[in-house]
Amino acid sequence: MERQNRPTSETVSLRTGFSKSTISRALKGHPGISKATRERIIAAAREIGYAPNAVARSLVTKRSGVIGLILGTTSGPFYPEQFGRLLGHLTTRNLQLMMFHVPKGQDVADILPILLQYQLDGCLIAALSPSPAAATILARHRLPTVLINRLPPDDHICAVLCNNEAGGRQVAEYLLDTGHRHLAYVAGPADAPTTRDREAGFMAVLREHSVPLRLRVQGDYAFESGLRLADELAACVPELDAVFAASDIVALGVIDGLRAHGLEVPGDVSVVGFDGIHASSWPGYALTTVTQPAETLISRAVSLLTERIADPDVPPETLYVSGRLTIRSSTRARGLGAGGAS
Amino acid sequence: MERQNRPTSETVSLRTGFSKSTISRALKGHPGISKATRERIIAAAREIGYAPNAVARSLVTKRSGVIGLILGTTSGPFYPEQFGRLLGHLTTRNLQLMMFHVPKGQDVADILPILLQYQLDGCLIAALSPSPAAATILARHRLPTVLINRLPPDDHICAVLCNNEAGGRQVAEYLLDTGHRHLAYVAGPADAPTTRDREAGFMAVLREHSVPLRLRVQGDYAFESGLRLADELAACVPELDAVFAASDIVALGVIDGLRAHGLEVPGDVSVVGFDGIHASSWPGYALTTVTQPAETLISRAVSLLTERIADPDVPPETLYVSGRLTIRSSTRARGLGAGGAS
DNA sequence: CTGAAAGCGCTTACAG
DNA sequence: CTGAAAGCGCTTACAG
Repeated sequence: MERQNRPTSETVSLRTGFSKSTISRALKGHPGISKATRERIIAAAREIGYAPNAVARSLVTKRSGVIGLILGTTSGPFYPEQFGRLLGHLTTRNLQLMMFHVPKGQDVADILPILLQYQLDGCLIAALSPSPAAATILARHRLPTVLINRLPPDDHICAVLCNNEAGGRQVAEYLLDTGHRHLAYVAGPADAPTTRDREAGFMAVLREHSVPLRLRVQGDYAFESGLRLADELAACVPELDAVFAASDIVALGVIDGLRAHGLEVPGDVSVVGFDGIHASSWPGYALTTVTQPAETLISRAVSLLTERIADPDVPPETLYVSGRLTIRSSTRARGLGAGGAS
Repeated sequence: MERQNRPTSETVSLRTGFSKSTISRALKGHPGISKATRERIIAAAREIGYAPNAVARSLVTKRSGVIGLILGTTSGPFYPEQFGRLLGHLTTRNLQLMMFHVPKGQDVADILPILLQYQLDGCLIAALSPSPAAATILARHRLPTVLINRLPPDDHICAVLCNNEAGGRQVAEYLLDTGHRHLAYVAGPADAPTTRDREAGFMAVLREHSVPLRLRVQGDYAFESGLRLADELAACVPELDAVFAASDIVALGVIDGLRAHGLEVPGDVSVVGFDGIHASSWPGYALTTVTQPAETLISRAVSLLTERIADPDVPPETLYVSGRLTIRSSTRARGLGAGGAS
């Protein structure tokens, strides 16, 4: 039962009498091999449980068939919820996934020395902006790279982004349309461009309608942060009728925090999030949110990557895909008329 | 800026005048190398950005430094919430993680032909029971393997499990102690041993106290499943005072479903879950649950694995770690006295 | 259609 | 303390 050494192409060669070259060609469906030979070899390989050693293959082909996923820490549930989908897209293309974490406070460049040893075919970066230095290293090693939800630091790198600014605009327009006039924004971590873009879109619409922002508070990507911030928000409620949080997970915390103060959502205040995580649809929250087009985001990212793996000279692209405003019952119309908004 | 070929040990050799052997030894801190030589080589390596090719190294050492994580589909949020922690433990040990998904209805054995090509040092299997056939293949290839939360199909494989049965017992004892007498169990997928063990412990205590189970319904690992099942549960509520669901995610769905029927949790019914996912602590649910000792589960799994990677002859172990009953406000005491329980 | 040979980039006995 | 050589298990021109 316990075999000491795994079979190699040599083993199959000895067993069938064909050379290692022929074994290799037969097994990968190379055209110039006779049907009889091919079948004989495939049968023998199956019998002894032979499969080519991917490490040896990578060394000669200089293709590992593995792509790296570089993830920032503590990004909330949105990215983890996409793992299965990502793995599915990669599997379809016979690609494997290797995971890398960038600890808080560190840069992509810090883990690159390790990552680069593994001769990956490409990499995906999510929830994290690589520094220009990291981008330079990536480019020098000609490693095809696609950012998810970040703008590339230089023009060697691809990106697929949810249109965060447009999403922020949609939220503002919707809130104004439904009669909200006293708005607060709960920002994400200061260094996250996503939250900045969402805010920029949101604020632009407020300015266009000459509606001032009543309150701006700063959170991160944790439920607890929303919970805490709700104290500040609750204190302003008489003069506040809607809160827009930069991410769903924080918005959910805000809702629970507001309720702890005896306030009703949406009775007293409307709350809107951004992302479309699973929990946003739970009846306990029924969060109105901008749903990121996760399927498109992931499938486009994989396509951009595989195109550049196939041909490194395909020029980099940056793709924007639009989020969709999903109206649930954490928001409700205020006042009588729409009062000036669009 | 664009370098055609990555530097190899040959490059460093040419630059420093030392042989590839010496380069290799110097860079990995081999003892018998003079200080001057070592420093010279390290400096040169840094200058040209040389790092050894892990693929070539793996081929000769027969150690890839990569472990595989095999995950079942649709297992709820518990495992995804542990990714960061797992990656942390592996990074500490200079190990990388490659991810594999087993599609619904398929067995571990189906993805093994692909996984085995990558010459992994070991693998972790979570949310999934490998078939005996899969275990046999793993053993034949002498691939150190640790199951998380599943009993091994044979005695070649290690496992770390939360003591699910003890957890189920704790829930039953707590519910009886607090005066509940009319209980329902919401099972997980029929093929998940975790739900069976939780149920076994729960039922054993009910039997010991001669308390019959009023209702048993069958769910899976999705929030929506709890939501739907709540219809059935709500219909029995006059005669039901507590519901134990096999997983938190389903318990949360049950709570929202019950509330949709105008029932109060815990006012009309208590609800208990199992797992200790993040959302169980959200004030909107404040779910009483058995918290799995995630940190211990993961760190022990990694230790068992690395021990067997270091020495394949260390005999397999199965470790149980206990969950902790976390009492929150989705449950409350019923009636007057404890009424016979304990 | 098939094989012998070279080579991918390392590591590691074996010598010295 | 250092180097020359062999070899890990493949693939791929190059021949025939």
